[in-house]
Amino acid sequence: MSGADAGPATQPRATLADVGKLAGVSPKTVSRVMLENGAVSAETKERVMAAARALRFRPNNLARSLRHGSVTTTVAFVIGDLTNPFYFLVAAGIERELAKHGLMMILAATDDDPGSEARVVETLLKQRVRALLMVPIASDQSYLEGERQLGTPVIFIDRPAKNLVADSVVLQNFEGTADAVRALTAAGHRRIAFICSPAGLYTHQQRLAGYRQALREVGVTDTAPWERLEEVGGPSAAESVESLLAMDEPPTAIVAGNNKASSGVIHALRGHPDEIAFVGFDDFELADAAGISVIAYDPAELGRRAARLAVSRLQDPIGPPQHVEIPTHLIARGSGEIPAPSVG
Amino acid sequence: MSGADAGPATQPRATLADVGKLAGVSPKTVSRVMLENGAVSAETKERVMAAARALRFRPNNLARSLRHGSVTTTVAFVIGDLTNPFYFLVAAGIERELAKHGLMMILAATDDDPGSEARVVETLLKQRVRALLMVPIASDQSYLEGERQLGTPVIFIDRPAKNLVADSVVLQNFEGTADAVRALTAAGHRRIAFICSPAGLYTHQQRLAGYRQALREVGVTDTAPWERLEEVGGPSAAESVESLLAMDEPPTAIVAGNNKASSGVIHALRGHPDEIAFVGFDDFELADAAGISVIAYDPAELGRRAARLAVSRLQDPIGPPQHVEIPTHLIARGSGEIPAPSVG
DNA sequence: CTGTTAGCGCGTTCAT
DNA sequence: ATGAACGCGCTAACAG
Repeated sequence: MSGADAGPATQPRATLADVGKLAGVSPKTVSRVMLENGAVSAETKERVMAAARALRFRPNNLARSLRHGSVTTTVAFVIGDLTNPFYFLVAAGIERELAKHGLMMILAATDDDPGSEARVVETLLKQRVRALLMVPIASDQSYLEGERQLGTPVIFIDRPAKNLVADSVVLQNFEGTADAVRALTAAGHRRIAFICSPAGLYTHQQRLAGYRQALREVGVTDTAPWERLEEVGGPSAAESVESLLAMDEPPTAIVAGNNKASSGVIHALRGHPDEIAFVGFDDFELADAAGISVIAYDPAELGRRAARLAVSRLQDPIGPPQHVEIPTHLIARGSGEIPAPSVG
Repeated sequence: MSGADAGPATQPRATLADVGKLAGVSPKTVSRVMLENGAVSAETKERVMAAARALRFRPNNLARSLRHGSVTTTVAFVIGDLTNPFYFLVAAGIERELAKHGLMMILAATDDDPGSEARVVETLLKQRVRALLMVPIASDQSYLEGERQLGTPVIFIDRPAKNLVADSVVLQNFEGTADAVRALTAAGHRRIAFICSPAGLYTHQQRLAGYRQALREVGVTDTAPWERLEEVGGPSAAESVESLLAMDEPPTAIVAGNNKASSGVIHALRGHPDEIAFVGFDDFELADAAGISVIAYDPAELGRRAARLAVSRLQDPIGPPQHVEIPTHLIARGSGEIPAPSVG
């Protein structure tokens, strides 16, 4: 009854020594064949290869890494919310860039819990990841100073580190919303609302600031009535829209500060087609078909640049911290080009 | 000039021995403190902890794993196209499920290149990943038989393995399209088109078969004229729609076989609102707002079940291969409920 | 309660 | 061209 479905019989894994024994050579010779470095006669090489195949030998990278000073080929990407399509496109960019350099990506999530960040990072560092790419969520990253001094590149993505001098790759958040609002004011809008998550996060602060700045440029200084910075979890963004529309002087345009807010606003505006101008932050699938104007950028580029930065740090760790900014740009698709109603 | 921006000074990492020396104990005692297993007096424990902190000691998991027979805590997920949001949601499900068991996910991409699959897998196995979860792309996975016998759980996701007896977690593809088509035939449709990628992949074969079956149930046996199985890369799906609409008797309904095809069809149908019924495969953000009916399922569940299967195999490797099916269900949002025009 | 010995699988150093 | 010895960092198995 030696069936294919009999389940695996935990047989031991072959080692260099096993292969050497079978081929009648020393382990070291097998090592030379595997690494293709030392000089080995063609004949013994062939014999070793045959033995390795017969034993299904597979070099143990753990041992190899340990021997090499625990230098691995894995890079960690620490992310808050895996289900956010934005981060996943970032991850795709990282993965592809790392692959070019023979590095693999290990993905870890903090579930947007600030308290778990350090714990997750600690676990990764014990695995001796070669570099650390992360979207920070905790309010302090100074705990990474020691690791940085040990030579591990640490790159922050989407948001800069707090209390730590480190490389970062972020978006042109300020310019993004500022440009969007400028386009709206140019079309005659003045009562422009901004819906976003609470401004605790760096990105949201920057986007809010850009919004305010652009309105200030046309003389609108009191933007508070138009700002909705509650926690947006789908329905609440819709509620924000309703409360805005119920105002005595409702806004004629709305800008969303992130993709979740956009989603909520789009739902809420279904009942009011072509009345309110709308621009979202973050592009999404079929936004073109839906005619939704957005502040867009290349999420994968965020990941690529971060990965590239990590790789360059590995080759040359010295140098001042670098701060890369990924450009954002307004894509006009209709919803953002609805003109302000003429004052009557 | 010992500045914070002077770059990392590659100082050596502290080891158990270093900590022991500083604390005046043997390495083994330090090990005991770290693992919290052996019995250590509270006093020496405190001294060791202090020394570890001072030296910024971090246990080396590589060495630990090696010592433990190269048993790691990382599980690999091999994926074709990282930029497909579907797979990312699967990855999210995997990550969360693995985290419950103290396992990390390492993500590798084959870029949908069948030739690179074995190479990528080989690299992962050298890292001694604890288990292998994969969306197969190559036409043969028999090369994994050896590893399976070595006790590494191998779980196939979305598509079953070829030439290998192994666990799998797939969707109810057949039932998905069959249900969608049945709903359409119930609404009077008979000329129903099916747009998908080439039927080479298991999923597409199944979905095509479900489509044909449901039409056969109402007496439509010659579905060939309505099948468009070209490579769909956005524009070409749109072209397929155009060619369908240009027929003498154009279809009154269209079913898409995957998310990319859906996207193309939706774009192409913008010029023909409310004329053609449409149902897509795979749900997507804002499909509800757009009123698009889809055959939906929980992508994360695909990942969760696969991860759970892997974990259970780790605990008990014995047993026949398991094949899990994740249910699909039709979500009616409007586009799929457009009735067939009355014959006149 | 603590230390010593030994070895996980591999590759570098030095011989032969 | 090949082999022997040693050690990477850690932890079972034994002492004591």
